[in-house]
Parts: sequence; C-alpha cells; structure tokens
Amino acid sequence: MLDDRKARILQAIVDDYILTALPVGSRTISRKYISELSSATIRNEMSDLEELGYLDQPHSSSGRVPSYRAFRFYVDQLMRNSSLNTEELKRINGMFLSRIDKMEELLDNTASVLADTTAYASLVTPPVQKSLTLKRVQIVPITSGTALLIVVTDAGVLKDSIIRIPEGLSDDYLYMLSNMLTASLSEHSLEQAEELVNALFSEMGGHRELFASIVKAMEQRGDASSGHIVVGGVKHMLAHPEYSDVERARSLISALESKDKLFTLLERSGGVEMTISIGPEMGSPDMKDCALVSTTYKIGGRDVGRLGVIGPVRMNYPHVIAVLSRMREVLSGLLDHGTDST
Amino acid sequence: MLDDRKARILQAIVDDYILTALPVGSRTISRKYISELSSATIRNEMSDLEELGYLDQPHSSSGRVPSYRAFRFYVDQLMRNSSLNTEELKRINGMFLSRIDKMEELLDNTASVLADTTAYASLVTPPVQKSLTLKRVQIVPITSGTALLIVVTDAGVLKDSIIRIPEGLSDDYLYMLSNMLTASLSEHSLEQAEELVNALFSEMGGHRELFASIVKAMEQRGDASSGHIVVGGVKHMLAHPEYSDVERARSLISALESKDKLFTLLERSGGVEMTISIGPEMGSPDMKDCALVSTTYKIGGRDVGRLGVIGPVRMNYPHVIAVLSRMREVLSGLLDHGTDST
DNA sequence: TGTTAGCACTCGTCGCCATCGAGTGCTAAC
DNA sequence: GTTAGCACTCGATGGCGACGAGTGCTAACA
Repeated sequence: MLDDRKARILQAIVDDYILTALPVGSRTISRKYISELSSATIRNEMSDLEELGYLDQPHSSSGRVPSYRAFRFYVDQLMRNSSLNTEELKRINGMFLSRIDKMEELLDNTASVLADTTAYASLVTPPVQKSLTLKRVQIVPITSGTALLIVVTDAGVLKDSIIRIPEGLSDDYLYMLSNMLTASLSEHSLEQAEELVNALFSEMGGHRELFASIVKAMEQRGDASSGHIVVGGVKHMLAHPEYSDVERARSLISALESKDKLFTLLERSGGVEMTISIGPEMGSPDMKDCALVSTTYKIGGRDVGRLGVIGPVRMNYPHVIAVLSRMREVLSGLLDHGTDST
Repeated sequence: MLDDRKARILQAIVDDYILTALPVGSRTISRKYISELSSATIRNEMSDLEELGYLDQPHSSSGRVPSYRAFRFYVDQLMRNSSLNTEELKRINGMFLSRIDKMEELLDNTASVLADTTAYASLVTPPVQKSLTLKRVQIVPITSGTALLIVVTDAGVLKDSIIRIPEGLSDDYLYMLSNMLTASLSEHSLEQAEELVNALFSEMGGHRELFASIVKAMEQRGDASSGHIVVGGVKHMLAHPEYSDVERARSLISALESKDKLFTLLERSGGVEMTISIGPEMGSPDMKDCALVSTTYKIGGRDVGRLGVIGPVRMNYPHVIAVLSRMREVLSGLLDHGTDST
C-alpha cells in the first residue's frame, strides 16, 4: 500500500499522462498539480514509485510513464467518479428518439453512440436469451423441406433460424404444432425448452427429426458465441498517439476484426457489472497496450448482453465508466419494453 | 490513343508500380521489362507519356508514378485476365463446405474470404429482393400490439420486420389473414405487392392500419439502403505503404466505417456486372487514393446484391477481378438453392 | 530519322555532428 | 524531511556533406 503522499503524486502522474500521453516530469507535477511540494521532493518520491513498480522510465533522463500496475492501482483506488455533461446525456438519450425496429440497427446505433461519446472503439454483443422467458414458438414453412423457426421471448424476437422439416407436412399441421409448442413452452426459459420439447414429442409421437431439429435450433440459439459482435469507432483509435506507429495500428485492427477473440474477451468477465481489463490482462499480445471497460445490459432484470469500450491503456476511465453506466440503463430500458426485435 | 510502344512501356510502368509502390525509373523498365530498348529511349517515351498526362513525377529527378489516368487506361486497355491458382480456388470453394443457415453468417464469411484472398478490404451487401418472387407471407404475433411480418421469397427469408397491429386480434385471425395474403401475393414480385395488398384490403375491409403497416414494411424491405453493409479485411489496407501515413489510414478507416458512403458507392454502379472506380472516381476525398472493384451476385437470375473489393489505386486488378468473378458464381450458386436465409 | 551512349545536373535520403533542453540524481544547506 | 543548486544524460532538432537514383540534353551512330 502506498502512503497518502505517494498516492497523490501517482494520481497526478496518471492524470497528466492520460491527458498528454507524454512522460511526466517532476517539475510538471510540482507546478500543475501539487504546488506545496518542490520538484526535488517529488523527484524523490517518483524514484521510490519507480522502485515499487508503478513507474517506468523510457530512458534515464526522461520523465516517468505510469506502468500497467499504476493504472491498476489508479482504477482500483484513486479514480473518482465522473458525471456526464448535458450534451453527452442528450446524445445518449437521442437513441430513444428514433423508433428502431430492427435489433441489428439498434446494436449498430449503440456502438456508434458509445464510440463517439467516448472517442474510443466500442463493442456491443447482441442479447442472448438462454435465461429469457419464452412467449411463443412458431414454425413458418419456407420451401417443402425447410421452415423458419421463430422464437419470441419476453425481449422480443431475438433471432430465428432455419430448420429442416420432413417433406409433405401441411401448413395447417405446422400451425397446429406451433400452437402446441407455444402452449407447452410459454412462460418457461430456454434452458428448460429441450426437455419440454422432448416431453411433447413422446406425448404426440410423430416426426422425430422435426423435433430433433427444433431442439437443436434452440440450443444454438442460447449459445452466445454463435452471435456476432458489433464493433464501432475504430477510427477513433488511430487518433491516439500510441497508434501513430502503423504496425501497432495494424495489429490492433487485426484484433478488432477477429470476432472470436473479442468474444472471449467480453465473455471472460461473465456477468460482472463493470469490468476493467488493462494491458497484459487483455491476454492477447495484439492488445497489450489497450484497455477494455465492459458492462452488461439487462432484459427483464437478467443480464443478456455486454457493452464495452476499448481504448489505449491511458484511457479516461472515469468518463468511460460514466458513459457505459448511462448506456446500459438506456439500452436496458429500451429493450425492456419487449417490443423491439429480430 | 497511344501507339504500341508507348502502351507497352506504360503497361510495364504500371505493372512495376503495382508491385513496388515506388516511382519507376527508365533503367528499371529497360532491364526488367523491355530489354530491346535502351533506358534513354524509354526516357524519351516516358517524357511524352508525362506530357500526355499518364505519368507524374514526384520531383524533378525521380522516377515516374502512373497517374489516375494511367490506371484508367491500364484497366480499360492493357490489363490481361488472370486466373486463380488451385489454393485460392480451394479457399473460395471452402465456403460451400460448412452448412450456413444464417444470412448474416454467410455474408460475414463471404467478406472474410474475399478480403483474405485479395489482401484488400472487402464489401458485401445483403440481398435485396425488390424483384424477387414472393412465396409466402406470414404474420406472427409477438405482443398484443406488435407482430412479426415474415416474407418468404424464392431466395428464402431475406428479412423480417416488426409491424404494429391493432390490439385484440386473435392468433387464428392472423393465421387466416396470412393465408389470404399468401394466396394473393404468391408468385408476384415485391414491386407489385403494394397494389395487391391494397386490393385485398378493399375486398376484405377491416383493419386499415394493419394493411397500411404491411405495405409500409414491404416497401422498406425492397429498399436496399435500409440494409447494412458488411466490411472485412480492413487490416490488410494498413499493410500497404500508401497507408504508412497514419492520417491517411485514419481517413480511410473513417470512410470504411461510414456505411452510408459505402452504400452509395456500391449503388452507383447499379446492376453493372463488373465496375471499377479509381481514385477521383470514388467521389469521396477520403478515398481518393483507393479503388473499388465491384460486381453483382444473383438469385434466380436477377441481381440482388453486390460484392466489392477496396484497395489502393495500384491494386492488382486482374487478380481481384478473377477472385470476384469466382466469388459471385459461388455465392449465386449457394443462394440459388433458395434454402438459406434470414 | 530514330536510337543510344555519355554527361552534367537535380534532389531526396542517409549518416554525422553540434546544439538544445527537459529531466534526472546527488549533495549540501536549511 | 525538504529544497536549492548543479552536473549530467540523452532524445530531439537542424545543418551539412556525401551518395545515388534518375533525369534531360547533346552528340554520335545506324
């Protein structure tokens, strides 16, 4: 643990570094942040902080740069809450205004707003409804051998998929079957669906493959990893000096285009309300000078998806956290009306 | 028009420039491409070509760089067809192998393969079915005030959207209505849908708003601009030396993130089978050192969507064209089975 | 008349060096 | 324990000369 003065100096260094991305010197701290102390005193403290692993020195006669450990400490102990100004609130609330019918579009919008208000890159996962309550199941024939399985939950129709059906089933049979499925699944969660469908099958008999493909489609449905991830605001990343080196920019963009990697990144923090991963904690070497702040959003009180912001390690954490908090509220509110979909 | 020798020299210059991205000198041409001519002769010709506007000279004692006009000429007159090697064919055909149920996923895959085999960025638009034949229409209730309108065409279910419905309609009424809609719309095109729905309304009477929202949803459906665009392989762009300048990279990525811009870009070339836009032809100043090669893909013999490749102006056009041609065949073939969807 | 060898000239790139200044560590005085 | 002072470090900046790729021009040649 650091004593008060060291913590205060470390905070000043991190604050300044977040602002400028330049190594911070003792004189700067003394003049701009802690005028009661002379630069010499601060120099001594900085020397200690370096020894403790909180600061790095790019070369022996330059200012100090906060290490990953300093940011960890900053995030855990030093950081103060930030609040949004009215303009930012207005922009976020603006998402309410335009009626959005398609989930796809809502996610794209969310990603843009998130990226533009933070000036970093953003990640948004579509909602997964493993735990959502089923409202209705309907099978709509497409061709003679295929049909569309539509699953409506309390959060709207979140996805739909193609299933194979035996040839020669009449529309009315499928309609009837849909009604029976709806009757037996309604108000249950997707997790319970499999056994309920099987129960219905053993009761009704009939087309084994049909029931099997329904079960399979529902399983896929609950599996979040099949869903993709919306990425926004990559352009903002290139504006930060840490990416003035094209090689770095390239590997970052590479990482941001690998949806799988992003997915495990978001998934790792599970349902935790607000998670921060910094530098090496990101796992991937491509992202070792990035940080990710992510949060969940809810439908009907249950976590169904994640919002995240990826920025450089020296990102403005308090602001990002404030934006994310607000966004999750807005998005959760929007989705809880249960009328939006696809 | 250029005489044979000038054309040959221009071709050599463009070829070399495409390979190296460096200004090309007369000696290089003489040694590597046209050994029957001395560098001095080529120098004279190059001087002429510069006068004619086909070459630029970055500074007075450096080699020549092909101008936009040279690339136009190259593309229109000089370029020879290229064919794909077996490895590339294998990769493209690999898209067939994994059974893909979701349109979303198919498009993502297409974009990745397209980007990775060309090593440029790729664009893919989802199919639009203005001209497709309707097979079935079904209204699936979601909540008491909303329903999902599902439109099945000969290319599968391409999209579906939420409509408002009057409260208190029974499921069976909607099912009946769906069957009537299907009966009257089936085998007609989406363009004709509006009047047919209106005709059905005046025949049946009843819920005016319901019919209105069906018409509205179908209109939106046919409107391609509502669909989004899948972009892939942005990482490849940063590997090219023209984007070693971060500012340029930033404005390119900015452009690639603005789906609207991309959309008009693709739309402009309408249904033309293979279009090439070079540099200034791209319209946007953000993309003035890019080129776009784009093509259509078909469902049931009709153009429904576009594939495009965005690269630097000095991109490998013959190869890109070969890849695009093959991709459109594969994709069209895949979609023509009519069983893939959402 | 078209082609080519030769040559002077241009101009960007690279490496070298001196200068500058931000920032440090250390010492000595307060 | 704090601070003023000072020598020192080291990256950044800018000037300078050497280098070389490439040019345009001229004169000789087929």
